[in-house]
Amino acid sequence: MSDHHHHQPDLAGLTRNQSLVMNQLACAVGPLSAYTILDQLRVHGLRAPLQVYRALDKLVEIGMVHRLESLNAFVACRQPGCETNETIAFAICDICGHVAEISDPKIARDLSAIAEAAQFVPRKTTVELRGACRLCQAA
Amino acid sequence: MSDHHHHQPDLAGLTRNQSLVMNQLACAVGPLSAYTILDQLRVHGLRAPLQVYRALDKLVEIGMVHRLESLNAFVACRQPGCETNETIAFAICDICGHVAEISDPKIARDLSAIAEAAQFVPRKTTVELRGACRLCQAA
DNA sequence: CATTCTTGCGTAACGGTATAACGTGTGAGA
DNA sequence: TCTCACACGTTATACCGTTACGCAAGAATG
Repeated sequence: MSDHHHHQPDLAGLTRNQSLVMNQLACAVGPLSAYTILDQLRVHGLRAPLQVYRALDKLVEIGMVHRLESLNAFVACRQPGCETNETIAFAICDICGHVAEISDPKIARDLSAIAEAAQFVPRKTTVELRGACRLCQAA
Repeated sequence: MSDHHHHQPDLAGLTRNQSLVMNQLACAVGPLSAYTILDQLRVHGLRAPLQVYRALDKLVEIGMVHRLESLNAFVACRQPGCETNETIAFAICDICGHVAEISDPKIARDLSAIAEAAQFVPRKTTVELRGACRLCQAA
């Protein structure tokens, strides 16, 4: 086995690079930057940022990964059927780095209403809370 | 006049660099990146990114400027008493670049409720809609 | 089979975004 | 006078992301 010239789509049709990146994100406890992922995957042969960015683009597109705009970093999606959830909010702890994924229909509804009132057609929505998580408030 | 060695806080206690940056943002039709601002202010003697970033930090802190996380850019605040408005949403047109500033108490309330439910203490909240504005939908 | 299209890959070079680590100057207040 | 806080200026560097190439493999088609 391990014919390293052939694609090995171990996860639902992902290419080699895509599954390498996906694995790093899935195993990580928090968000990772593209360059951190690159460094972790050098041992697997990745050399250039573009290899990571292309994989990330695809993973974000199919909903397996989220981009955190306020962090310039990426997290694996933790929700079961994430593709279906349109709007997701993130609670990002600035102290421990923990990220909670929150899917609340009320937010989605309100944002849709606001957009409609302004006759604005949203393509992508970003909702990120930066602050202190429950466990870090003791400090 | 024009003693260029002294601070000239022409706007409510702003320093020279801060008011230079503020003026660029106030005159711009859309968001500006820090480096765009720097280029525009070279004629006024600014040379290094840090001069702009420090001014931006302060202006954001006092609520005269907003940072658009999904764009890595900055806009002047268009609301009258912006400091008081905790949560502001932005509708950013990906076609014409127009940015609408939306202050809706419902969103603010929902986000607060969500945070409280998760025992999360928010410090800063980002809500950005990317899409097509009313005028650009014709295309 | 030959052709074309599409998709992913690999590399090099580059451009855009942001901060670290110095040191200087000035005004407020002990 | 002596700090202390704050803004400033400079250099260098780190971090984030894309452009522009060309190659390879599989699917679709004639």
